[in-house]
Amino acid sequence: MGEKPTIKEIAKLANVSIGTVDRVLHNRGDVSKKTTQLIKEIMENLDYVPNTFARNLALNKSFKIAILLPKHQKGEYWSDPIRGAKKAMKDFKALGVIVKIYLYDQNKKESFSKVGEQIIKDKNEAVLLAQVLFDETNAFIRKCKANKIPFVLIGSSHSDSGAISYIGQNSHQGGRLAGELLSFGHKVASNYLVFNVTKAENPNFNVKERIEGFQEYFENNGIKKASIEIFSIPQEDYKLVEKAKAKLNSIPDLKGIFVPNSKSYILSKALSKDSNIRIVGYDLLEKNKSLLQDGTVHFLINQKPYEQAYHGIEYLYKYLGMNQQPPEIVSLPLDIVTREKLMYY
Amino acid sequence: MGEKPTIKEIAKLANVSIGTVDRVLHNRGDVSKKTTQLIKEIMENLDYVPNTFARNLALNKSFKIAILLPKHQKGEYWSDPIRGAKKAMKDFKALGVIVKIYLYDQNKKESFSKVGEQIIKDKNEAVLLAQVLFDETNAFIRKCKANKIPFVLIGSSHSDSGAISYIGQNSHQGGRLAGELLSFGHKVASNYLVFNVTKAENPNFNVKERIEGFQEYFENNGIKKASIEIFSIPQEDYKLVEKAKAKLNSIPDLKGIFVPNSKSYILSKALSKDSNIRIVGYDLLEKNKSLLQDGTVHFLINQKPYEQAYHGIEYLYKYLGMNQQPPEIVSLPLDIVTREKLMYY
DNA sequence: TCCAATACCGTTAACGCACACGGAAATTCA
DNA sequence: TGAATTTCCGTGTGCGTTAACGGTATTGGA
Repeated sequence: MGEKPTIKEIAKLANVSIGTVDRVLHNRGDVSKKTTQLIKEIMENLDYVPNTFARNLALNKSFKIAILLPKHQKGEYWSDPIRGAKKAMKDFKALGVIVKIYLYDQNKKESFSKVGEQIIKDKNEAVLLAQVLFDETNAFIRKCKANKIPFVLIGSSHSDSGAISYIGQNSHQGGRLAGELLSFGHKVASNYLVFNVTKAENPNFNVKERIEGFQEYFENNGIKKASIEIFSIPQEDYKLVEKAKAKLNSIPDLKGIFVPNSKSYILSKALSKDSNIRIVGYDLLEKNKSLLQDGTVHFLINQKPYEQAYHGIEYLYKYLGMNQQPPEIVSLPLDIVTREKLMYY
Repeated sequence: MGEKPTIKEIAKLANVSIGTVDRVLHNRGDVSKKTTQLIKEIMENLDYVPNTFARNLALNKSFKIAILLPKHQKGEYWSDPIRGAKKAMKDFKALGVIVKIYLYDQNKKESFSKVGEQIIKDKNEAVLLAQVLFDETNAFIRKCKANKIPFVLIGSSHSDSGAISYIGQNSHQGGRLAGELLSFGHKVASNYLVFNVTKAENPNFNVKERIEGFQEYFENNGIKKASIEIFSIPQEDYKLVEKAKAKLNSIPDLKGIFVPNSKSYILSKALSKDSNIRIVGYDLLEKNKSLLQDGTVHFLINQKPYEQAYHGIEYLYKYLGMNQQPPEIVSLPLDIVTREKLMYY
């Protein structure tokens, strides 16, 4: 009894051939109303579900998925999502998923466009990408939509551009968490600094939201007397370290610093050796991990780029191959990394 | 070219029939060393992966997997792995996986044996379980081995009983992490307490290791002057709260408490209202989450029981259905939960 | 030398479904 | 009434893999 009903059995019960059953199954017409009705009833009664294996084998499709990310060095941020994508590649290969990785030069916008073109040309059926170059990405997204190519955005949570899914972290909540960690155990009013190294050309929405969340945390928790200063400086500033040092020295009794992006390693250059300032940063770059290890930085918030890419591909496959609509916004949990947790990464 | 290689193509390249390729694929013998070698090389080069759909269709099997856990109330620890198992059930149903959940009464050892018998009787082909009742579990495991039923152990990392995989957390490292979190920002020598509510009948190895890791952390980090007291008391002690209160009062300037299991909510009963003691506990029970929320407890280490069960079933399926050997020991990352992270759970 | 055992290998029928093709019956039109 | 449609349905092939079955050399023993 536990056996699963097949098309053949249904055909027998309805006194028709499997072809007819197949036709009503996909309402492909050419079946009289009476038999359609009969077959549908039988399927209902037997609780028929098509065998996924047979179905996919017969369809014998393969899905070309592109992943579009910036070129990078080993140990940099983008190597993690690449790892995740490769793992997904391996895991889903047997299911007919073909993942191809396209890299562009972050500093050459025309490089992005060129690679984007290539993705369309190569007849990829879906794309996973991160919105690093804002305008260029939007242009590319428009092309995807025109070609009916579904895409997933990782690292952001703005649900406006028509992606089938946005996979990222709640930046606002990340800022709040940073506030909690920075102020943990501090009973009295203290001075905190947000150290924000910006990229002149690419304003980052996530960073903005993290800072807002950070501020909100202190407001909501009655630590109003805490003073929070925000220090923003473009990464290109050739006097960056110098200016940063000056800033640090200008704040009396500085208790903690929040680095709302991956630039903790830049801040560290401006830090005095024996500084006793508590630091919360973002992203597990190799350089940042070293800082955790030697105690300069105390907490890093991990965006889980590996998981972002992995799940992104998983969702795209399920969308293409199994007609499954993924959640529109996927908020990965904030992952707090300390020195003692470092061994896992 | 981007197309996936099939057995047929490999056969053609090796100048043999698909039967031969299949034989080396499943090392079923009856193939000369030379051709075996050749075929393996070709498969390697083409990066061949058997088509899951075709494979499962041909095998036309379904896999009955049992999951054996203690009975529990909503909000208790064991409801999480059950959730994970149910998710896996849903995800893998289309692949022919049938998961059945068996619950036993933790306090009646004969209940465990009875349910265990049932699992064997029901012809389950694999089992996922946690070693809660030590001896009884060992007995059951012996039966599994006798019946050649593969099993996965969750929540422990002792690789001795022949499970195909142990999925859990590194308890030692968890203790170290607790030490790091408890002492974070404390520059001077302080007094700490380990609050260990035990279950008389079931000594827990994980707890033991956590405490060892906790102590080690302080030793390794030159915080030797820190005094660490370990207070163990059976949960059944009817004067528990009273005794705990006395203990807390007996320690001058107590800075932090480590609860190496899920019993933070018991400790909280012995705490004075306005206590200013830092607390690190384990496990996201509803009661413990409340304590995080109201600021009584500051960090909870999450064992990820949901993920443990989910991956356990995933591994069992891959083992049964795809001949994939899972890692013998899977150490899930330690997950630090704070109030600001609570919204994710 | 002949036969049997062995080592290797090819062929083939499933598995359940999708879909193209063609064919018979019923209907319409001239 | 005969031909042309239209409606409805059955047959057959293929998807990639599994595994049983059988076949041909090759080797060894008497």
